[in-house]
Amino acid sequence: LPSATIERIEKIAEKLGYHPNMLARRLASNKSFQIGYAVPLTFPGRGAFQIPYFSMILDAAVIESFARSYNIAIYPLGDDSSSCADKLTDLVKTKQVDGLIVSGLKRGSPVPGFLKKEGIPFVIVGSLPEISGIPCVNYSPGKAIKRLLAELSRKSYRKIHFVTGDMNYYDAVNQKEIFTECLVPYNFNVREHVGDYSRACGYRLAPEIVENIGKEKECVFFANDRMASGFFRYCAENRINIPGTLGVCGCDDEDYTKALYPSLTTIRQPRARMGHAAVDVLMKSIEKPSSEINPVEIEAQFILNSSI
Amino acid sequence: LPSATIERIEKIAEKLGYHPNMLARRLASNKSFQIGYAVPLTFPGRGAFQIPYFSMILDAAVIESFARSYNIAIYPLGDDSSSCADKLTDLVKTKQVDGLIVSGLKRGSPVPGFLKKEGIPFVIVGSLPEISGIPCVNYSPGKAIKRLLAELSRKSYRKIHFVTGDMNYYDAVNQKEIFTECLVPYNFNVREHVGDYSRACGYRLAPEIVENIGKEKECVFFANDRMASGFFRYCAENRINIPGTLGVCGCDDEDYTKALYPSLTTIRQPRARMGHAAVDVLMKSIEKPSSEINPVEIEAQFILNSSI
DNA sequence: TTGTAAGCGTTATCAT
DNA sequence: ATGATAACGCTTACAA
Repeated sequence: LPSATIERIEKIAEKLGYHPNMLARRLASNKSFQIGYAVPLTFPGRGAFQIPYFSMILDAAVIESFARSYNIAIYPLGDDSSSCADKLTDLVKTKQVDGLIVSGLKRGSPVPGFLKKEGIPFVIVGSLPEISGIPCVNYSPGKAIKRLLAELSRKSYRKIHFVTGDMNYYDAVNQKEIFTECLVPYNFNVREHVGDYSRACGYRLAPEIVENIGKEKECVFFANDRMASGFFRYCAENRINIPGTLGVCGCDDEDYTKALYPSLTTIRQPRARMGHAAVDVLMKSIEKPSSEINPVEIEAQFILNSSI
Repeated sequence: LPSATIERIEKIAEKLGYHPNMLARRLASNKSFQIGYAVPLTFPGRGAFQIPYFSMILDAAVIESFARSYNIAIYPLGDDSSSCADKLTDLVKTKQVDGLIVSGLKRGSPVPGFLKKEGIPFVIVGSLPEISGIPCVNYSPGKAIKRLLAELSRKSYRKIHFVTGDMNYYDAVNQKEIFTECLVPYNFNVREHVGDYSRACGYRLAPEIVENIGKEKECVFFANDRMASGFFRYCAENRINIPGTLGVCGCDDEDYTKALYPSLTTIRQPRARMGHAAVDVLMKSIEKPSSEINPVEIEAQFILNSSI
């Protein structure tokens, strides 16, 4: 249309106080122009967005979807089961959302398979389902872990305590596998501890690790910064010197670790980029529902600070 | 309707694979059944939900609105000006949302007055506009500050450094006023520092405070835990003993301070309750648009730990 | 370029 | 209790 006409129409619309009715527009075009962000409510006493992982991805996803004229609506999920898959499916079938970003799934969750079978546009963030052909966005810590190990070797560390994450989650398993692979060229003395991502866990494991320090130079590599922060707390209470007595490395690069001393060496999870990528992938499956989409992997970054 | 009929209908619906079309339902009933949560994007390099204040209120608001069959959609706002007020008004006029939760406003913002004038259902969280008759939800730290001062007095503190928040915000001003009132019965030696809520600020102010410690027993009261955590960092770096050398009290009760040593004495901001209350208030103005709504104030709680 | 009409899938109303 | 019909305000298609 000629821009003169457009302008004239806008003038009149303004004068008449006209506002388009989005509800009617949505019904007519059979699209909600909304994306659903499904988050788990499984952390007792702690809302999903108090976990920086979910809130940072949300932040990025909100910005990215606004740039594409979509809104983001939040859908809390009670548990990660087939009833949850039903609820998610309904959100699309009842036209409340055009597609879903699903995060916080446990390994072996029935959700991705179900959604795919039902032809729902969706993208999984932070979990790589066993089934193939599922659109998903993950991060790969491989390069960062290699750099960490090189640094530990250079600094003559000999023993590494590896505290895993909650093995119910893909990230924890993936991280462990990659860590194990990366160890091959070295001959570190490795001791594994099963963790659960909680601060209390880092605190609880601390005495055993600290009391058994031998002659070898030792380092603790935590699956996330949160556990590392619990360990820091124990060390502060007991006047244990980091990295003098032993080194510590975390994972995630959480903001709050900037309050800790010494500065925590860590692996930065590219959450903002994951959020942007999730919307990007989802948009593709909304626009071309049948197309196969390749999993997206975003490289993590090694952040060398003074705790090793 | 008789439950037998309902059941029969549900059976048939199931068999036919029927899913109600919410877009049509919304158009017909002229309601979106959505609440907009407006958050500022004014913190450079940091999404709104990386700030625990916004994310905790979101968590609670999501749960509360789900209980009332409403969804929450996120609307990021560039700045807190009249253009922002226009955008918010449009969200309701175009029927994208039935009402708005507006947070992160600065003092003297034109937004509340404008929304009221336009008859938009809304609720302000964390700011008390100068105009009266604005529905809003705030917290009041009065009782908690009284308990803090009583405790400081009991422990023979004589001097208090008060580091304010960013005075562009209502909370910071209100906190300062209440603090000043609460001081009256005591004769503490008070020194005020203008802060800005940032961790860097707590760190930056530390040397001056620490180097000038006199004979009197001193305490620093920070307007938020974030600044206090920067101060802790400085003290850890410089081996300054808390509370031996000086006491520290924060405000907010942020989760991450549990990683700090010693445990931070603080004032717990009732964010979850604020989020629930915000939805409650908003629902009332959606259902009865003309009704005057009283401002809601929720009492904060003094959390005594070992940093004083 | 402008105008007219059908259709989206509900809700609401009014008859039966 | 059930059925028929208008209305919601847009999009799309086709006609003038």
